[in-house]
Amino acid sequence: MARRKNQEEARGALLAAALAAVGTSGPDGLQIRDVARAANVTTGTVHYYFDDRATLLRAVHAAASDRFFAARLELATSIADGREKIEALIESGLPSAGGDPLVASLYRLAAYRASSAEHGELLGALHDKQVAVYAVALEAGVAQGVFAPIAPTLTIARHLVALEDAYGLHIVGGNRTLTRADAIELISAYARMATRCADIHRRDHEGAAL
Amino acid sequence: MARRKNQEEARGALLAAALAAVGTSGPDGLQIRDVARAANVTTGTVHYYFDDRATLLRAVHAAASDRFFAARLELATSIADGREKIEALIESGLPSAGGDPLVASLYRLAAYRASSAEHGELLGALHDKQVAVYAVALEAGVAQGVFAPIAPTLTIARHLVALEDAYGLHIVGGNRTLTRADAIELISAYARMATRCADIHRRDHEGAAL
Amino acid sequence: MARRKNQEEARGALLAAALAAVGTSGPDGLQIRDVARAANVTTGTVHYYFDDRATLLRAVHAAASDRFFAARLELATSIADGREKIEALIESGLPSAGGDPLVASLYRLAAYRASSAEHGELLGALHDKQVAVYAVALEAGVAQGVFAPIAPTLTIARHLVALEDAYGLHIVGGNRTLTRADAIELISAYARMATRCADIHRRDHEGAAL
Amino acid sequence: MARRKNQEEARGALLAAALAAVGTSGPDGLQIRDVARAANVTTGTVHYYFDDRATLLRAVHAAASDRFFAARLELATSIADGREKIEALIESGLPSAGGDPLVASLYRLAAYRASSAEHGELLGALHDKQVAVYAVALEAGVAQGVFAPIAPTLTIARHLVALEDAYGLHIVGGNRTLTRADAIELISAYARMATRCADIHRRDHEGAAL
DNA sequence: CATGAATGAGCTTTCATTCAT
DNA sequence: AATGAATGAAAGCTCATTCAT
Repeated sequence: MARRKNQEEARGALLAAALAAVGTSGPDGLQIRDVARAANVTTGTVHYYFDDRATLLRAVHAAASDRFFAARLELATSIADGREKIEALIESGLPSAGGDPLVASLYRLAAYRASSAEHGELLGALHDKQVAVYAVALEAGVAQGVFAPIAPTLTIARHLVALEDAYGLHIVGGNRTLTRADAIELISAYARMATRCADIHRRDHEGAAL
Repeated sequence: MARRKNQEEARGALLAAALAAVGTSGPDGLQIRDVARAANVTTGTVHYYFDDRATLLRAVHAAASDRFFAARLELATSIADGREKIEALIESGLPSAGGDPLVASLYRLAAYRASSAEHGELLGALHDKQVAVYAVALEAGVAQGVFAPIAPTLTIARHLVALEDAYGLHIVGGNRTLTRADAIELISAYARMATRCADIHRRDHEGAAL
Repeated sequence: MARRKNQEEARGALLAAALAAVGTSGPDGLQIRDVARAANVTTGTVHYYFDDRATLLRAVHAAASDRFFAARLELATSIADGREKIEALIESGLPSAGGDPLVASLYRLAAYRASSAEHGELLGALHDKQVAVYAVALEAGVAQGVFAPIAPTLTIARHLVALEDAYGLHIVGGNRTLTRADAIELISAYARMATRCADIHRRDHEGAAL
Repeated sequence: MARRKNQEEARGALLAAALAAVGTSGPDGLQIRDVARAANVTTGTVHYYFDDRATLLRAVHAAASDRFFAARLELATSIADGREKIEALIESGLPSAGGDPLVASLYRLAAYRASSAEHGELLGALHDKQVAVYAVALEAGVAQGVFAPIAPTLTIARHLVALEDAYGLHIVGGNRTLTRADAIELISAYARMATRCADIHRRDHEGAAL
């Protein structure tokens, strides 16, 4: 039991190190050597837990997807108000400027679909789930009478995810002309327009101009 | 003179081969060997024209940005009608499923911002220009009385570019649940909503529901 | 006592697995990991019984030699008639096309003499014993008046062993132009010629021409 | 031209080094590193000429087969007398105790048939050619009236090759109880018996007892 | 008695890069 | 202006081996 736990811990540490590496250097920059060094083990140990680089990369991708989505889902379900759900989703979907290896690694992985069917599946599945969680939030707002969507909620949900993706990529990439705050305001502006709900992110952002 | 021209041609061929390679395999997948083979020269020749791999990659990025933007600008300026401008921009900004190395390479390069300041500059500059050309098209439509924007045109222009980026990434990545036609319709739907102009891409797509 | 027995059993299972592995992949292909897997234990266990790879390989060699020779000796002594002895020896010395890890492993090991003195000893000893058992069979035939050797029986015995070795190697190697039946006939043809005894392997192979 | 020659020379030097390595350590012991060191180049250079280890090994095998057979064929055709042909073949087919990397590598390779179809082909082809050249020599002796074979010449030829193989393996393996001279005498003894020609290797080995 | 997590040396292979020609 | 032979650093991966439990 103790041993089992140690083993799981070791695997987890490796995974965390690999995730950080992907966030920093991208999937192509993932090096067994770096992961090993970061986890204070040898490359042999990395191979003991993950057969090869591709396996490790898949594991990173799967873990990142799962954790990311679980966190957002929990967030969305813990909030009742539709507007607040949307606000929370927008904020949690954008990477913070520095760090946040989880989100950063996912954005890096996003460009990786073409390389392998498996990564494509993972990416597609995550995307669909993101759309779904946004759609649920929109429906909640509609039911609560605060949203009056000017297009099908599915379309709006897709757009929200797309904007989130696009602006997130800019942030992760270090685009200095677009801050996280800008991105939040841009996406919120779209949400307000699409739901005809004027106060999404307007209670505390009153004066934010674009 | 003739020699000079030959030299330029050779450089151009190398650049084209490199651009195709980046479109196919991504910036990290760019290999001198592949470029040389595709251009029917040896690796030595590639190094004769481009000092090292990084130089070549920068040249590819710059060339792709320039050509891409020049083509879109020409397109936009050659069309008078604001609605048609927008339509043309949306279509020309999305990669076609197969081929189109120019657009594909740019999407691949987009994930590359973090790696180097130079790539970041290039990306940022291109992005700003894209936003500008969309903004011009929107203003044209406003002036022509066909658009009644529900938000600042700059915000709408940013959103259009963001959506284009996000959906383009899906297409380049081979996401099989989102076709080019879907992307065009999604972005057009946003444009209609934001400009309150019902007939953007609606003359031939009459019944398309999303 | 029971424990002792279990231990011996475990060691034997390991040895059997290693022998099969050598037969399949050759001595250089012997991997601790494979042996462990085949015996349903871990690599640690293999090392518990055999200090290192070289030790295991020596044990395999010794066991294979011993078992092989013991079997042939028993066969030869259980038969009275000189001709039948020879026939039985020829048949039992050639590997069967598929399987028979014991003989296969010995042929694989044969190429291994140069690597180590110990393997050389083992090989030499086995060879001498093989020659001896053939010589005894020949002498028996002479005593029974059925063989009239045209050369010293030791020379003939050596040739028989050599032919057996050479053709066995072909069979183990999967030479598709030489079957086990061909090899038996070729060696028997030599035996008939050398002993001037026409009916070695001729009672059931009557018409076989070569 | 000069360059071409240099390149061929380099390739040849590498091949020679690889052949020696195979002769010494066997096919499984062939290491790119060793070959590079022996040829005073880096491992990169070895890979420049031979894509990978397997390619190099195939090249070694092919070269060894060709050279070996060419040498024997030339020898056999340069001699008119059937008896002398046979004698020359026997002597040239057996490795000399020390060195002779060509023959040694072939014996090492012989155990390698199972590993790959290509090696099997090579081995089979060489074997068939060896049998053929012996058969031709036997026929020559028959035509010259010096051989009176007691079995089909093809059978005898096969036996001669088999004996050569088997004894050669002993010599290469360093079996100290069987010298090259012993092997020559043993094979000659068989040849005398099979051809009823008493003076094969008997003019200078008069008293050799076994 | 046996495990299996962890090691690390050693190998092949890849690839941008150099330089004499 | 271009070549291509040769390099060598750096990477992934394999595997026998060790040792605390």
